[in-house]
Amino acid sequence: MAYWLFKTEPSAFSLEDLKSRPNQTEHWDGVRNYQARNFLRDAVALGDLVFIYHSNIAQPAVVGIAEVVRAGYPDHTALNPQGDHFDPKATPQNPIWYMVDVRYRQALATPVTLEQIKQIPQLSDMPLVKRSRLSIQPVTPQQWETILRLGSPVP
DNA sequence: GCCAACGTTGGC
DNA sequence: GCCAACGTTGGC
Repeated sequence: MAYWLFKTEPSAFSLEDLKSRPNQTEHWDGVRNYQARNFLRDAVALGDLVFIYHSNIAQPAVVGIAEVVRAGYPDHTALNPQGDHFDPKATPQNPIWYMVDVRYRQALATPVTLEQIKQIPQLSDMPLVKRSRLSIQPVTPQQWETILRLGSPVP
């Protein structure tokens, strides 16, 4: 089983939005970057766990955990000319873009902010810290453990 | 809202 | 295939 980090702007789609969906499940659509697409298409697998990260806000942070409940399949929103994620080059035969389905698992007791993450030496290799704009990122088991611990303080 | 970093596009 | 122009992301 692998670990991932998915970025989202909470003004568009937040962890709370995921939690309130039917079955607490939603398509992770709209990824329009090839490196991120490759992860979704080829690597993100059923049962993998995902940190949900809120970006573009005052305190960007890892806020919760979701589970992959369907592996990569064509992102049909690329075919909808009325939608925000339309790509005129995508066709049913060559969908170009892919998505997965994720289900809400839990919110972290304490969100782990980017500011915190940047201060932890063993997290310095994360794409997040290297200021990559990559919206789908692999997370190592060690990084997962470290962030989980920070987000689940012992009372 | 600014702007640096990054990714994509398209002319040559 | 290079690279300048342009568009987007996302921290601040």
